[in-house]
Amino acid sequence: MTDIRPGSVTLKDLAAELGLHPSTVSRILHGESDTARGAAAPATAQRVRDLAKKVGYSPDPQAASLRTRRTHLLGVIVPRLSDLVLAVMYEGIEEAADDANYSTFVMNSRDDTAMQRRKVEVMLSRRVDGLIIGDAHLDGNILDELSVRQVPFVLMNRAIAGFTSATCDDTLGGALVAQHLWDRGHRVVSVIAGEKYASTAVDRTSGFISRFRALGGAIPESAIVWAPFDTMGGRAAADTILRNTNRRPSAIFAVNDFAAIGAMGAANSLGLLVGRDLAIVGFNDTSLAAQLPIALSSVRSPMLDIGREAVKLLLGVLNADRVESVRLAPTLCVRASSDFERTAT
Amino acid sequence: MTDIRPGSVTLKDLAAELGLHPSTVSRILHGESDTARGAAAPATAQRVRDLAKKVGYSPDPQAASLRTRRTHLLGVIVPRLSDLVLAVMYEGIEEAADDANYSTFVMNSRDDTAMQRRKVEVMLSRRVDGLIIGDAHLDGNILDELSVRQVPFVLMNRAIAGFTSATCDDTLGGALVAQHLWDRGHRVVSVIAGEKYASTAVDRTSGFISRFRALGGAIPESAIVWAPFDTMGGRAAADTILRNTNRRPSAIFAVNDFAAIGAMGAANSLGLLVGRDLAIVGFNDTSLAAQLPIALSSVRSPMLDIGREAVKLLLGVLNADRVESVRLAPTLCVRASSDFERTAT
DNA sequence: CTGAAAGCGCTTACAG
DNA sequence: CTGAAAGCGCTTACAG
Repeated sequence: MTDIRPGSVTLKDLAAELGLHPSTVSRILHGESDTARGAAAPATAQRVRDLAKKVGYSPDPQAASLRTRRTHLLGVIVPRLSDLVLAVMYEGIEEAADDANYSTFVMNSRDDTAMQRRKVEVMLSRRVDGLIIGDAHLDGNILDELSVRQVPFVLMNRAIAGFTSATCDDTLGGALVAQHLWDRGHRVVSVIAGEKYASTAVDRTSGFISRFRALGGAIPESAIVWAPFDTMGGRAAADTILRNTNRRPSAIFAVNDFAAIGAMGAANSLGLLVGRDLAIVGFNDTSLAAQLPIALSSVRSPMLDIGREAVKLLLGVLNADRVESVRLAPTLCVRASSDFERTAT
Repeated sequence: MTDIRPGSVTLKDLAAELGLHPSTVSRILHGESDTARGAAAPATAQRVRDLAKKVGYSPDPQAASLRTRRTHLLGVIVPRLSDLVLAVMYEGIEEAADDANYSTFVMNSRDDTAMQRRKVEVMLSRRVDGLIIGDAHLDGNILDELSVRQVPFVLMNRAIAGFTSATCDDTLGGALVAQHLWDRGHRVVSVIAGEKYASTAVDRTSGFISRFRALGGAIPESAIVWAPFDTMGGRAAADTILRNTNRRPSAIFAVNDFAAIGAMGAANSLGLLVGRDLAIVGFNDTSLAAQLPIALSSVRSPMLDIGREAVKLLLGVLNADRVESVRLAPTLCVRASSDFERTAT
């Protein structure tokens, strides 16, 4: 740490001190590949760098960007940072952006269309170089507009056909759960499917259903309940599912850990012991899952890596590289909430 | 939403289009209090504003800040955004900052001293106008340095004597819990106290102890266990507490909901039924508390407001106002985990 | 009420 | 290898 406030010394100051022209100093300090590009005499370069270090010179990014037309600023839009999943992805973003010398703004859209548009405009008015969109809706017309406006962006967390994204392989995740429950003897299962506008919800659900059916199981439409991605949503959905006396499932797959926790609460209230009377599996393996009174089985998705990959992709786009979507593979963590054999009734 | 990319039209473009000088256009578009300051003829002003709107003019903030020496950027440093408490506070910050036309950077320091310094430097090199520090340590020498360097900042969440902060009245929060447990008949209690370097942990704990003693209770030093603010920390601490056969408490106060959840897990593993054999109370009333299988009693702190207040304070500091720390009052939410009378053994 | 000039701190062709 | 000039898009005294 230097003991002065960044900005107190400018390129001009350095140049004056050294008897050089500011442009020379700029060239040296800017020099990407040191000796390369014959930017300056090694001796001069050394003097400049030494002084810069000594006085704690820190270039003014606004001034630089005014010339370069690049702000090295990235905008990140998420449904809500208070969703642990997005918070962790953002940690990955922060890390990767920091490494690449980019800074990030992050804003919550609450999955509200008007808010999404507003936040995008705020980001653009700040002149971010590009956007990471973590709240894409499947009917995402806003994305088409962004494309038309030539705004560089990539998707994270949720995928939409036709756009570059960094996501978990949600279809596979759902399939892993179906296989697990099937193997443990469950034949009557239900799904707390999440929000219909999110690819995560849709893909996890369809991955689950496909595999379960492929194994010979049956899942009626009525066994799929769409609900908000939170504890209350999960609780309400589970309540609906468990109160239906015509079809009492022995297992529930919730596409999100928080919904799963809500479902555990509902089961509990109805006198069902999760892990014996009812199996519950969540998704994302958030830090809470393993620590719950009844440990929750969950599909572990590489959230940090998804954030990091999103940054890589966006930097690729900014660099005019050809980039391709990445889908990271999840793994299933079986815990007490589903670690038992379903015995025939 | 306009259909062009911000930055495509400049002040000069507007001026040319209207046959005015850029400085005139600037004065009009900048005019804080419209008619005030006699900035321009009403008719001209109208023409300018109409055109600006029509073409979707958006001023370049980097250019403006280069002149004004104000970036309208705020830096926020938190231990980790994946801590729900900080994530919610940040939502409050985002809201208030947005309303005041400021944008915010947020970075995670993981409560690591070296990281805190690094993040501060990154923020300053970006030329933020001020800092909101959500991860202050009680031995906070870094804050003194910032003061010396004349960096405008305020604290949030954690308070340190001598610095302006927006926090919950943690002492009161702890006292509320002590009163509640005492009223329900608990005489042997323990505290999962959190991290010693955080004022939140220290104040909640001391508030609890003071009140409990004032009521006539006794709490030995050994009944206070310092532990990380997360589920695993709480679990380990509760395990230590509950395995001590010399002193088996009938109630545990965890200064943080996540630690409380961990404690519930530990109790559960030891065959204790929380809400009957053992009372547990957490802190912050995060969204999970009410939804747990056994609903968790918790002290509700106004997290959103704390974030908003922090922004207000910082803007005050930037405005050279005299500002005073705010401590917002918490309330206790009693739920199943502690809603029972302790019967004498 | 409006214009013209200067300058914020950089970067980048262009000379030499 | 280094210098001099121009300019990024704004704002702000200063004139008139």
